Amino acid sequence: MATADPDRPGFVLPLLLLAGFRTLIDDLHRELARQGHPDLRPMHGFVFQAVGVGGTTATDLGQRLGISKQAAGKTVDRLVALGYLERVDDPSDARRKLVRLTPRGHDGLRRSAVVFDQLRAGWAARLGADRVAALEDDLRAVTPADLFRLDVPGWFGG
Amino acid sequence: MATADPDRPGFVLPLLLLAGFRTLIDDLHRELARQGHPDLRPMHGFVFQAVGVGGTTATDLGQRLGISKQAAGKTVDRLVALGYLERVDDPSDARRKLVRLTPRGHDGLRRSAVVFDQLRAGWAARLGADRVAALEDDLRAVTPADLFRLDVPGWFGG
DNA sequence: ACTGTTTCGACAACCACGTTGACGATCGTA
DNA sequence: TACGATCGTCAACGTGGTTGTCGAAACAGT
Repeated sequence: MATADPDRPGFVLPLLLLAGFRTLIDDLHRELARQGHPDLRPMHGFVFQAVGVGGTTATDLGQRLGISKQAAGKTVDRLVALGYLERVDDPSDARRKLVRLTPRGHDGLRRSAVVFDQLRAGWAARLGADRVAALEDDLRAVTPADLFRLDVPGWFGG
Repeated sequence: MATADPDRPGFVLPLLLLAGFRTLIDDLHRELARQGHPDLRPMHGFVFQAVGVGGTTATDLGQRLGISKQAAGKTVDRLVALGYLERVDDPSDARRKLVRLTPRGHDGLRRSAVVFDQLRAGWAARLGADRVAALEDDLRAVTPADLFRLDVPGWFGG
């Protein structure tokens, strides 16, 4: 019941996970800023992924991201103001408004994917590809699969 | 330069890191709420660690957490209002106000450490202790050591 | 001893991101 | 046609951050 190892108290694990996430996100946005997207913020990339090439609605976006439809709507507002998303009326349902990537949004999404791949490759170069894959497998094993609705069509451009 | 493996695009790595972090934090606070601390929020545990048993000041707290002194001050305000921290005048410097854990704060800190250890033990039971240790080693290797000032005295009760 | 610089905590204004609750408009159906 | 569910939006609020300013206190140099 006591700490298994005094040099590895339990709370360094969440700290390291957060540090790993923040490192990737900070590197991503440093690079995106260099590539003409200085106003993109952490999590906007995830929104782009969730919107996907086919577009979505605010309510659906909220469900995919695990947040309320109001919060999703406000995030869409900001990205519309920045020129990354646009709202168009759904011809088949006057209540709905489709949220779609603008050309600038597509550019940001594509660049995000490339940079993330490069960052992962950097980790693989430092740790070994097998260690990175093992890290992902282990994390998959201890996290709920639907925490970020990874299985929802729309992620991965599916 | 292309994705090494179509089933592992680069952006699942940050997603998994975030999911791992959120899983631990959510589990922690679910358990802390059961143990009489329902108003503790994500990151309060980190603040407790940063304050430490010896206490600190708002400015120093901000430096340890990597945020502005004003943000640290506001967080202290909230935790004072909740009864977890207290401010006392520094007799040797009238400008400074020492921030210290109250008995309730000490209780929260102790319980957080215990629960985090239990959660880490749960991961070790599922993945194997060696995999968890490898995961931590790998993350240490790819994250800047000072991202959360892990070396600052005060963390780890040091 | 006085003066100028630095540091500390606080205040104000602001922004990003999230929450609930309500509500009008629209859709689908009994 | 009337009713219930759904969509987007508005309002109010909470939390966790930011920058800028400022008075009070400490410190260093002349």
